[in-house]
Amino acid sequence: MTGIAQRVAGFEGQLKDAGLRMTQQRRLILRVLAEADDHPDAKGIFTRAFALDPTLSLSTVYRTMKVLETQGAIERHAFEDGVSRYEHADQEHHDHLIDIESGEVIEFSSDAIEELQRRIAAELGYELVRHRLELYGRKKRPGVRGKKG
Amino acid sequence: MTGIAQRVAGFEGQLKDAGLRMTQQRRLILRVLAEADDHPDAKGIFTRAFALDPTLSLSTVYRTMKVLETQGAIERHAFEDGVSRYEHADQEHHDHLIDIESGEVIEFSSDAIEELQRRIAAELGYELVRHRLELYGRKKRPGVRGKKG
DNA sequence: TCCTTATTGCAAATGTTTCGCAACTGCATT
DNA sequence: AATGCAGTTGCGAAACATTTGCAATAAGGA
Repeated sequence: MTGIAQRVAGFEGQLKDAGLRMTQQRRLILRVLAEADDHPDAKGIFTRAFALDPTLSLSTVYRTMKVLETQGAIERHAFEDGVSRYEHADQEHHDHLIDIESGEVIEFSSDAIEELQRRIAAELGYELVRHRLELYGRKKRPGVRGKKG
Repeated sequence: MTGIAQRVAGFEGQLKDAGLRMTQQRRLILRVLAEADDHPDAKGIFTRAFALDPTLSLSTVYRTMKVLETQGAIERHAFEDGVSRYEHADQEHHDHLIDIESGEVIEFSSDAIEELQRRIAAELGYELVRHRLELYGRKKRPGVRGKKG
């Protein structure tokens, strides 16, 4: 029910409209991205794709990510570790919570926080264009309640 | 009223307590940082400091920033452009709004947003350790009201 | 099938930050 | 004031992630 094939086909049309070509490499990278449910970096994408087609190069991954980002097909994030991580952009906006122990990335969204940000920007005389919000936290142990032990 | 000299002296004691030394270079960099009211990157700090002492090296700036960060004397941020930017940490916590046209960085703080973040993390089963919040916005023209023209 | 041109792989170049190492310098102690 | 041990520095080279020049290749419309 993931619709990977459709998604890839969708991108194909999108690329065509922009005068770009749907190459084997792009198809491959698109497939890897569609199958990913995490936030891989360029090397991670390369590794996965390379396993399916060892003629692929890392440069092409970078170039493709740039094209896809321009097309709005993916989103790029840079968390604390500094490297660019990617995710497909077919879901609604969300922010990220990063488990500082495992590195796991959890997605969340909050209308309240979006609204609050907009208001804060407005109070400073700005129109909010975009934002970056990352929460870094530690998993609470199940038995522990709010305060004290 | 800035108290740069006192601040530098304060760091001196702090360093001493950690078994570190107050060198000419550190004094210089500290002074540059204290005088900065923006968020310079390593090269920017180096440039300003180099003007006062051309024997300083960029490596030393990087090393010093690491020491100071460990000591909690400064904070490091990485905005969208990827490079590390620094600011002295003698003020209370705040987040940043970046003017996407001028690159200017405006500081702000909001208890409401802090609290909201804590609550969101808690709802996901996490204890919030730290966060990164950057707003990217465009300056509103003075005459424009809330909605429409 | 042919042609134009976008795209690729490769290696070299970037830009930022780190590191090895020998020379140097705080600074606590004589 | 002189001494000695470590912490520090400057320099160049290395480590990284990412970008780019270029000649070869391959989409995909004619």
